[in-house]
Amino acid sequence: MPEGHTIHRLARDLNRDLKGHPVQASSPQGRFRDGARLIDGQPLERAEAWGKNLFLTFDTNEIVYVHLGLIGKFRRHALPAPAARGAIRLRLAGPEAGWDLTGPNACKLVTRAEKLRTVNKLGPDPLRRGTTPETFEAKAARSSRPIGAVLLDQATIAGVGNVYRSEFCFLAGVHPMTAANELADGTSRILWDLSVEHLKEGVRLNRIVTREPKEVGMTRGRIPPRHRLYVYKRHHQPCHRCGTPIEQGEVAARTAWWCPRCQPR
DNA sequence: CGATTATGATTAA
DNA sequence: TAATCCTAATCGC
Repeated sequence: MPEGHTIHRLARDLNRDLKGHPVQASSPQGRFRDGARLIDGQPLERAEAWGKNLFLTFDTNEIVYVHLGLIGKFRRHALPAPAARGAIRLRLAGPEAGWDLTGPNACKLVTRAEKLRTVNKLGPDPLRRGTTPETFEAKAARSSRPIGAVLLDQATIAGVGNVYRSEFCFLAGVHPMTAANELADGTSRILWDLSVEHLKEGVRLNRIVTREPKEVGMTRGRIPPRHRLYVYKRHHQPCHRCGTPIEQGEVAARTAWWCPRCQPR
């Protein structure tokens, strides 16, 4: 589940449940035992998302860095907490709810300097206020790499992942293999605006939905899974706009999907 | 019960 | 480019 919208939504939900409260911390699985012991009982100052990176800062200045990677999950539960099942790296409990972290790419204590180093490596995060498209546009204009690769590069734009990149290329009418520096004028700005709009919507819904409800023939309720996306994982299926079979290929070591008619090379 | 898969990213070769 | 890490769900036999 984890693209930038997931992490920002998580930060918001963790703040609602835990911010300003002493947090009971443990590592049922044991792999974060020392870290959990150090923060156990400390009030959470705040949870913060930068792209796909999550930081939990405690009043004692301990900072827990979490990166969910491909398979990590942070699941909420009511209290009292259910018996720990599976490989729970970190379990947190506030006054009214608890959270279990499994399968993270990273879960470790970091210093303020290490946090800054991580954050400073990132490109602009369309979900953070105060960020602007200029550095993204400038990097795109200078890069001969495929735009599908540029969109996945966290140092260029933070928070976009494999689903959004294919969807944004479709919405912008751009083939993901197009060299970023050969995009038509204004296209990189369109891609940025798409990222702002859709990641925000992703936070709101806590899932990725790039199609309009009315386009699917709905005015209310949630769009069924099969109808949420234009091209992602739709190899050989008809394009939602023109009916042409969707194609797939490798871009930056990940699978990308596109409509050969709506997104000519 | 084993193989496969996943919205990620780093390290080694 | 390939190997590696992390976990759980799903699918085929």
